[in-house]
Amino acid sequence: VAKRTSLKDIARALGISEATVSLALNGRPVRAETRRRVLEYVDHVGYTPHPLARGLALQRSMMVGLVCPDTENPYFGSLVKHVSEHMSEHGYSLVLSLSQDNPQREADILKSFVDKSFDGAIVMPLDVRDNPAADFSQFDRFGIPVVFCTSYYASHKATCVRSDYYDGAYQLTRHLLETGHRELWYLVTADPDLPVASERLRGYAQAYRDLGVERSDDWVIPCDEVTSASGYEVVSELVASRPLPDGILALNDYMAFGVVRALHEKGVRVPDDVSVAGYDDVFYSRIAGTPLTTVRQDLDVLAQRCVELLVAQMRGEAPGTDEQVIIPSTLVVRQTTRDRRPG
Amino acid sequence: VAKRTSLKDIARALGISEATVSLALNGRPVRAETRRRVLEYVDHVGYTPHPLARGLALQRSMMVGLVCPDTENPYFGSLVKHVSEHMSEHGYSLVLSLSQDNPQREADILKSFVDKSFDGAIVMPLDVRDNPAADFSQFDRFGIPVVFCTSYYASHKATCVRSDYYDGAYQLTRHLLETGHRELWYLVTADPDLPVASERLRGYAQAYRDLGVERSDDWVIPCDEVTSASGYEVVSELVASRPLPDGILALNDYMAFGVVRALHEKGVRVPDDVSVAGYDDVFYSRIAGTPLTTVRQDLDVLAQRCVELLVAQMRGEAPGTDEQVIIPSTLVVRQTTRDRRPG
DNA sequence: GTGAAAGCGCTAACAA
DNA sequence: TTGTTAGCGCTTTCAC
Repeated sequence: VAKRTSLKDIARALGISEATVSLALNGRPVRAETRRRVLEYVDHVGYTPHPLARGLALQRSMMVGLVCPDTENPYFGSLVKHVSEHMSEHGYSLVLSLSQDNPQREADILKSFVDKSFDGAIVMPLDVRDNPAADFSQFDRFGIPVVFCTSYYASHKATCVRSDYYDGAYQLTRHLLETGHRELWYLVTADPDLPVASERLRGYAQAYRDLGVERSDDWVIPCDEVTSASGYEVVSELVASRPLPDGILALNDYMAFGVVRALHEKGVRVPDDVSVAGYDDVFYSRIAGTPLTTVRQDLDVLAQRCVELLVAQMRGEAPGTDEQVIIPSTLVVRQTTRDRRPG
Repeated sequence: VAKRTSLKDIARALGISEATVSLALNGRPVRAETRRRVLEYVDHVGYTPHPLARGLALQRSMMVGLVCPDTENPYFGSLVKHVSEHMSEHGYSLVLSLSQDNPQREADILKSFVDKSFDGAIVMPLDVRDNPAADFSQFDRFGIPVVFCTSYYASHKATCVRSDYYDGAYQLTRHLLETGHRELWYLVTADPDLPVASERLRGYAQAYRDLGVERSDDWVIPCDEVTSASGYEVVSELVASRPLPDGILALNDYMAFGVVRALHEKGVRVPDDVSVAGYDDVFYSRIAGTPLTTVRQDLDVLAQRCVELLVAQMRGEAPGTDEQVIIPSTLVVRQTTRDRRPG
């Protein structure tokens, strides 16, 4: 268990002062010969500055916190991957903490990030309208920049990067209407006013309007949970009590898988009898038994923009705004939907 | 952008010395009245010690690094979740960094963890026999404890926690043999000597032996990659050139999904014509079109043991050993396999 | 029981 | 250009 070499060691070995070594290492003006000797020695002994000491002196830890609901969910798993990649490109360490569908935990984690003096934080908010437990004023008070990823809380003015849920749902709905679908159910959150749902519903409704197709509010189905199990249950019941629609849209791919399964069990064929579509294009959608029609979010550029915006704020190059950065979504037509036009 | 309150602020406000405040906060002997005043004030202003300063003084950062191949893969996503949970229970921050199937990156990340003086590290090794780029001696030299999770490198003597691949494959194979299967293909890594493959193959072979069923080495199929696409391609080709086996086993669930898909496209019914089984029991296996027969790894206890062992080492309560901790696996029979006994 | 002082390893302001 | 000094915020001897 050796001790790491410190500036002092280097200074002593080279017969110069710590300050000079520091200057040389940080590319500040020193005699060329001095720099050469320092770099050579540093390379020789494999010295790296102690980040804690550096952070303390510079008041900057080079660490950013990430609050994520759950990496077990491949949607977030993918998002975390991209955030991690882009963050390390900028030289920051990523500290991961999971909110686990618990607003109180989300708030606690956020507070702990402030307490730990991280340089910034990225938050992937839970599906709640606002998190009353989260005291965002803390962030302002100590000046730690925050960027919201995928969604945001109305109570807090911070940058938000998310994909274009409105347009994604619009493209999907329009495509289905144009291929002869008429009655499309939309499985959404219990509270349809949540951003994740409301934006999609806006796109959905707009497509109906643009194409002059009639629509009923009964087709919007609030579900207690946005899970595969929930999609399964809700559709199992619905199919027993209502006539079949032309298609069923789900808030995300997982829910759609549950829907497909429910239909399958009831002897309803997908897409022959009913079309099904999801949202997100998680990896599994491609390789599913019947590959899923869905809307792809470009998680890589989403993460990239998040990181860029946060880094700019941390560097003081840009102020924190409540700007919404919207990333385009793209329709991916696979095999759970089919053309329903007569003839 | 206010400044955080420091010990000095508290000391001044209370008219006592910094040292006393520190002692009071750390539960060291101080007058009861003093402690009360300190705690009250601290609570009042919401003070938290600066972790960088604390870390510097204590030579202990309370951060551990996690090297993970890829959180986009739900197997690792799930593992990361559990590691994160257990780590935070012990008060440590988790710094995540992805090796992305690149041994050089894995090595670089490892080195950076040492350079950053993290208190310890958990490594989920890539599927390579050994990582020549990773200089594990660094860890010993600076005394940062490492625990391997799911697999290990023979070159380095460190604790390893993994599930019982041998027994999992044994249970699975035995179950299939007992239900009338005879010819079972096993899709494995290009190098069947990797721990991930060799352990499973041992269990597979042992089951044949125990039940006195004949087996051919031709049934072990090395594949360049362990992915869904690879499973799909390999089986697509094999089915065209060989008679159908009774069942096909894959190294993990993703590969198995690819196998199912390939069979499906060739008009081979699962499980009617051929049984298929995976390994891991990733979330999707439950809700797949035809729910997958697989072997479940208990990732929660796996992660828990990893964390416990690492924490013990970081606290100096336990020495680093090269002990292998093996977590039991359990067979999960679903619908991609069926009883093939005659009659 | 409490305070003064030194130290963790680094950077920055100011002299020399 | 380089060295000296002070300071980041905390812990910890060691006297008092």
